[in-house]
Amino acid sequence: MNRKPTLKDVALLAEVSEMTASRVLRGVGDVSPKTRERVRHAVQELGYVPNRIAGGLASRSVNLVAVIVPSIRNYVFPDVLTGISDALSGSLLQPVFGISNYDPDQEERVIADMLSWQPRGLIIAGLHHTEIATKMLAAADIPIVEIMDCDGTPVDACVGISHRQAGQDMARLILERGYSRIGFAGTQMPLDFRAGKRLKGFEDTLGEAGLQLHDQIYYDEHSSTAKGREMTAALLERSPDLDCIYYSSDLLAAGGIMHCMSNGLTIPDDIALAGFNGLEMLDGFPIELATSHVPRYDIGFRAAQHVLDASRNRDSQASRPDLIDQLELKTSAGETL
Amino acid sequence: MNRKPTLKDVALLAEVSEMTASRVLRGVGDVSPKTRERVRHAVQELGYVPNRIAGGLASRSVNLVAVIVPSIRNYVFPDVLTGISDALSGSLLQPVFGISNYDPDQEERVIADMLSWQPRGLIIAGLHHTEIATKMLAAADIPIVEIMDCDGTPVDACVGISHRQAGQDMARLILERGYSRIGFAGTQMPLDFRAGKRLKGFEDTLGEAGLQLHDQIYYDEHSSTAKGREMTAALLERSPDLDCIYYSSDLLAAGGIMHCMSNGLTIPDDIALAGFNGLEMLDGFPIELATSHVPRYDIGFRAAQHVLDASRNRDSQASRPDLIDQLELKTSAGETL
DNA sequence: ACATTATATGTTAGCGCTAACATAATTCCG
DNA sequence: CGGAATTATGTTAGCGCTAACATATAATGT
Repeated sequence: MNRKPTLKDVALLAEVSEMTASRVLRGVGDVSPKTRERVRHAVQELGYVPNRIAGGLASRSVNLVAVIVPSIRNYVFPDVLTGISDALSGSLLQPVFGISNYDPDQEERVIADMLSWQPRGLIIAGLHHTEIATKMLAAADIPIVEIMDCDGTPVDACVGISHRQAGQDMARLILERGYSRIGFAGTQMPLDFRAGKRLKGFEDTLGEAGLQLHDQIYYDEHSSTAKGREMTAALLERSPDLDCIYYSSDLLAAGGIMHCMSNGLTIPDDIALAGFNGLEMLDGFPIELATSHVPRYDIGFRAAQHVLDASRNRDSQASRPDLIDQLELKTSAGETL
Repeated sequence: MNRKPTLKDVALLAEVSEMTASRVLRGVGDVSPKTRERVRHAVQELGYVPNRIAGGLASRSVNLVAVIVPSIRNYVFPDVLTGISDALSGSLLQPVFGISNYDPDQEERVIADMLSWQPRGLIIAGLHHTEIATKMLAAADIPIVEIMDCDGTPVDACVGISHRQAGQDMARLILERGYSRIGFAGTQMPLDFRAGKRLKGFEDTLGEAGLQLHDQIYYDEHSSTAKGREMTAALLERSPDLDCIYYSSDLLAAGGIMHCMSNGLTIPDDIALAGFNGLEMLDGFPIELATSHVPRYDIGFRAAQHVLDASRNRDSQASRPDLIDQLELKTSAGETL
């Protein structure tokens, strides 16, 4: 026999019914120790690996939680995914990750794909999806948690922070310190709704103080220190009178620090800098960056917990209240403002 | 009706057989445009989402590639996963990620778990697994690609670099520059086989030159610049006469740079530093770190391509040769040696 | 016009497993 | 010691879909 062994083969070898073998493998029901041992032995003997596809179909449930993020190649989502993974470990649920590449259409496809696996819950970054995607999510009849962003109305539940407020807070901090010729540097701007919201909040608060952005620079690439350094150089060349730069991410801001260090600019006297995210990598830096600390791991952790809870309460008919779990955001001036 | 619509519901509404509806959804076989339209409409109407569990069972194939890595919370695996994801996008295969947390037993569980989804291929970091895990992989009858590490014998195929050689190369470089009181700083040492191999290679080459490590320091945590800074301070306090430090990762080395910058130490005159990985984040740094550049993205990309090829050639009976794809490793002295 | 091929649809029989409901073998306890 | 409760095992009938094999209808050529 060459094909993969099935439960039937195990049952045959152990001289029990398929059902009994199934029970042993799942650890449910009463099976005598002797029988259990025989089945275990047969499993070993055959190198049997259960087929969850079949199991899932028969039991009409798979213990999956779909997780969809725009990218894993930056520092924010790995932390979130780790939080999710940690929250789920120990439970029976298992995360499955999908990547949308900041592309709404790809996101839509990934959602459809994920849903076709009949997951027990779905966690997705952001509140903005295509119309069809939103419909699919709403119709899915499983807990849906939209994460990272709380400025808007979630399909179901939401765990994140207010990016608008992050922008406002940082603007306020900057204004308090007396800066007035303020620039902005960001990447992936048209794609990243959350960065857009921060900028909006930032500009609004500047506006309330009768100010506006003195200059700004954008790039359609992913953030990096090298890019931040370049952008800082370009921005300062164009507008040498800037006294403060707000970056869309700490990674860019780190590049800004590098530029200043290499060009004899004193921070914050010559130029003040502020970022966003609370990047662990910067902990070792000689100068502490002004930034908004996002509890990335916690966001993931709590989102996953919410799925666990909701999935548990499903039977108890309790129509769980739509939850908006807005986490606290600490904005610190560090030494760069 | 409250339950999720099935293909049967679609077929009923479109007044065709389930088979025809199935054909439309999968885009196979000949279906008249009129019928196709009717089915599409019914799908929309019902908000039908196919059930891949059922489909997978019936067709005995799911288009999944299992990917198992020890962690995603560091900079190496996100790059690898992105490479895999990119290589697979466009094909029909889809990656599914699992995390082993550098724990062999958890890895074993994750492998079993992944295999139970009947994936078309499996990509896993490292060559060292539990005995049972190795057996499962060998028995799985799908392409298995072990990545990152080429120093050893793969179950099936292997794409990576020689960590031993990375250590040797760096040692050679350091010796060429005339350093002789050399220290080592590493984290997660007992868990990270690859870092261990680098250290071994490093020490071997030192040994050939009649030298040995002057001092060394370890921590059981994950790498960070802050930790690197701390370790550097501790190491130099203990052994102030060191003239060079080799770190198990660039992140630690970056912390070393920070320590030196903050303490008025000139690199490389007072102390030379070398890391490992080619961390993009360091591109913006004022000083270029000596390091071994690992083609992380490429490793992922080629591993995934190998799965694609193997999966394609499966039908053609061609017993694909066990491939060891050792990628080139560039070791550069930068400005810190 | 009639066989010949291409197109379009349907029917049957599972995929490998588990829920739900039997039934058989024990244990329990007054 | 006999029937109720408990434990241990088996049987039946799908889960929702698709491969493989019909069959029916339309297009094609001579």
